[in-house]
Amino acid sequence: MSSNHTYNKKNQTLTKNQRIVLNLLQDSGEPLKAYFILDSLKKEGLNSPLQVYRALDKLVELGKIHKVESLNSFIICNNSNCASNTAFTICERCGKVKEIKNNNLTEGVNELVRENKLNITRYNLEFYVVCKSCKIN
Amino acid sequence: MSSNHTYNKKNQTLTKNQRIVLNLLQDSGEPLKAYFILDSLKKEGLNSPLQVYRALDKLVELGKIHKVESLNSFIICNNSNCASNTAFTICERCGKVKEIKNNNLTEGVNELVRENKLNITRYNLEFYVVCKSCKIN
DNA sequence: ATTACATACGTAATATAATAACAATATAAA
DNA sequence: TTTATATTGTTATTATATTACGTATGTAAT
Repeated sequence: MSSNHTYNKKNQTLTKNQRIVLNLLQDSGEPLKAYFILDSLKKEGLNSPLQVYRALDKLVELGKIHKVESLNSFIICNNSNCASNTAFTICERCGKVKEIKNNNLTEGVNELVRENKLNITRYNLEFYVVCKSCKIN
Repeated sequence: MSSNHTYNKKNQTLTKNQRIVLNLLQDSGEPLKAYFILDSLKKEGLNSPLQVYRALDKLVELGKIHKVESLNSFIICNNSNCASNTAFTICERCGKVKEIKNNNLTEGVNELVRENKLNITRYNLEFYVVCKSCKIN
């Protein structure tokens, strides 16, 4: 697909460190902590925290990943149009994090922002939930 | 230790450490960091980070203060009915934080949550803005 | 009063998160 | 090619947060 092609092309401009960090987050799909990333990528040549943080900073800046503030963790962005606005659900029991793609919700938030004349540059929304599988058990 | 000073009535059930931490946050009105709180209260007998974090944890639990996640800071709650739901504006330039009291916004968020059938237990919303005084300058 | 329990305390040590400083190297643009 | 910009690797340091361990205190049940 063309989105794949675009995606690959975008990744080509990344440096080695940025790429291996992004790949790890991509493969995981879960929020990962910086020092876990460091440990996981020692084999690939990452030796120091700073190397990880620099890569993470850049990837956040590019909008390829997000920081989940209340978890001090980083997660792959799987939302094509979120810019730097983020909205997550975080399960209070199992810790599972999902990026909210629900257009209804995000559009609603945008509307609230407009209505209230808040001079917003970006936002970070964290909704704590009990996820379906946790609710059953 | 029954000879204590006179304290706010609603603070009476708090322990000494909890009370002095709350008072500091109350007087400040700004978000404060744990280690700043520690430094500020050395005179009052706080010696270790853990004493601060324990007090902070309890105060958060009681809903008397909030953690501003993306700032690693704590701020007095000046909203009578927010429970553990929080919404802040954070100025990107000067760092000033305000708790959003706007009922229109919070009610709107609650409605969005209901509409989208999100099984939410609580939420933390951080809106980054450029505040009025920063916008002028 | 004694026991059991929960909560809070104090201190020390450790873990995790993030930044500073500096020299070297690659990359892109003029 | 020269210049400017971004990135790298490394070491050291600072900032933020938790764990471990033992003690004390208040409360409720026995």
